[in-house]
Amino acid sequence: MTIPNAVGVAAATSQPLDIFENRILSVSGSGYLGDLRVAGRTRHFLRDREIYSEGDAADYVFKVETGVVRSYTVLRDGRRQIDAFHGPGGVFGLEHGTAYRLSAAAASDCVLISYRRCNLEKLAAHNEQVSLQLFSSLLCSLAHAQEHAISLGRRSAIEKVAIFIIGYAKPATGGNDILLAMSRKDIADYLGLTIETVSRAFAHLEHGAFIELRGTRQVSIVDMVGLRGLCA
Amino acid sequence: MTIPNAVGVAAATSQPLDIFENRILSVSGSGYLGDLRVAGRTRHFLRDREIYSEGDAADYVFKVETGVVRSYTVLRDGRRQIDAFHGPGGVFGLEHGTAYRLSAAAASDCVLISYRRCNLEKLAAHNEQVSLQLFSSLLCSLAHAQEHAISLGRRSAIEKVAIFIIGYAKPATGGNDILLAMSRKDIADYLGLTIETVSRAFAHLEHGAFIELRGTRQVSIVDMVGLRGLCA
DNA sequence: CGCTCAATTGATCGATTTCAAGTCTTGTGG
DNA sequence: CCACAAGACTTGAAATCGATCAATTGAGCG
Repeated sequence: MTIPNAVGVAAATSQPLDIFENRILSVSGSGYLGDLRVAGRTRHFLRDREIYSEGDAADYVFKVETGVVRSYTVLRDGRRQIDAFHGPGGVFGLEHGTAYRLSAAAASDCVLISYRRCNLEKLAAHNEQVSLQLFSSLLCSLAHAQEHAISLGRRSAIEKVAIFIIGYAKPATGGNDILLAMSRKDIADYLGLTIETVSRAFAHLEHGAFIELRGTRQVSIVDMVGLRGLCA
Repeated sequence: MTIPNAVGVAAATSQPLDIFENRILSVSGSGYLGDLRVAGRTRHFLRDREIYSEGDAADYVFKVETGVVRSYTVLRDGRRQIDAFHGPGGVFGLEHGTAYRLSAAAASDCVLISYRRCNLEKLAAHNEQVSLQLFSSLLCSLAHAQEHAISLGRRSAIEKVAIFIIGYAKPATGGNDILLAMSRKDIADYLGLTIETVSRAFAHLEHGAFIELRGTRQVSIVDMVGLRGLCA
């Protein structure tokens, strides 16, 4: 077994990762993916629909086809922390125990493929490719979670939002024009802030001529270099 | 391949994880570990000695024999975030790219075993046990990083310190008497706080009769139930 | 067109940081 | 073994950043 370099993800030296946690199983082609498609079942979820809940039996692993999913935890008193957003190609729901440790819900309308965990295990046993993909997926998720912890622990509100925008722009196709798939509340809970603070940070970045807000969910990056400069 | 349940780690439902990230490769016995021992080299590090630095070629994977190691990142302006402490049995340095994404240093004097990554890869290719151990190690690291992100994003200073103490007590042998291996600065940088705030939180927990401070690094838990009650 | 919910904006409040002493530990050399 | 110095930790006061409370604006939808 070879411990893989990131598959389909730039192995660049640290710095703002995709906000989308991983996008391992390439969307096109055949091979192991063909196998996976055989094993999987396509399912549709409307926005805010719960996919699974913390503590549920972790019998399925999911891959995002379209839309965005959030993985999150809710504390006893209602505080919520989103661990990751999963965009197209992202894999989530792979657990180390028999139960999900986090909850997952659709952040936007989305299409997912669900794989029975036991099928995936069988597949991985016979197919080196699949096991490498899972390994790679985990390494990416780990890198993301660690990078996220750095932001949560040591960055200011403005830095958090700036890095979020940069991370969002990276995978987006449309150059520096971004269409956010999630609400301010989701962004706030991802960055460990309140919606008001997120809103003010957006406004601040606009006043500083780093971005332009064309609509609530449409952001254009005007000064990418400056934006990067904001993040320590 | 079977996606393993945690090996040597309770698969209990969420809640305060060990602060020590993983402790996968059991210390005793033979089998795969025997193999690993053949491949590995024992090395000693004094407190604060750097083990590797962000960006270095990630040619080695390490296992802790004794002592505690910190994995951390330093931002441009000096802010530091510790991602994890690794105690005896903990594995660290496994990367998804060719370079380390984090730095690692000895938080206390410690003894490590270093494995050449390429040897480990060869070993894993031939030995299902080893590949499962690595998989399990990654899943534990991921669970830890996500749990850590929740604390960093959504818990108050007192909750952070309380959960730190609980997590520290769990693996410790001496029941409710804890001997901290790391400085206040290390704790602060792990929890995303300042040393002053950590100090005040300790004092607050002592005044509330949850803990007793016998020395700077000696803590006795007086009221574990109450301590847990503090953490949402 | 009006309703409802999301987002913005303003004012105040509070937790944590920052700044500043002061105390306690630890290690070292006499 | 003690005295001293350097560093670690604690404690207090002031400042700051983000949260909370409150009101307004804006967008999506029946």
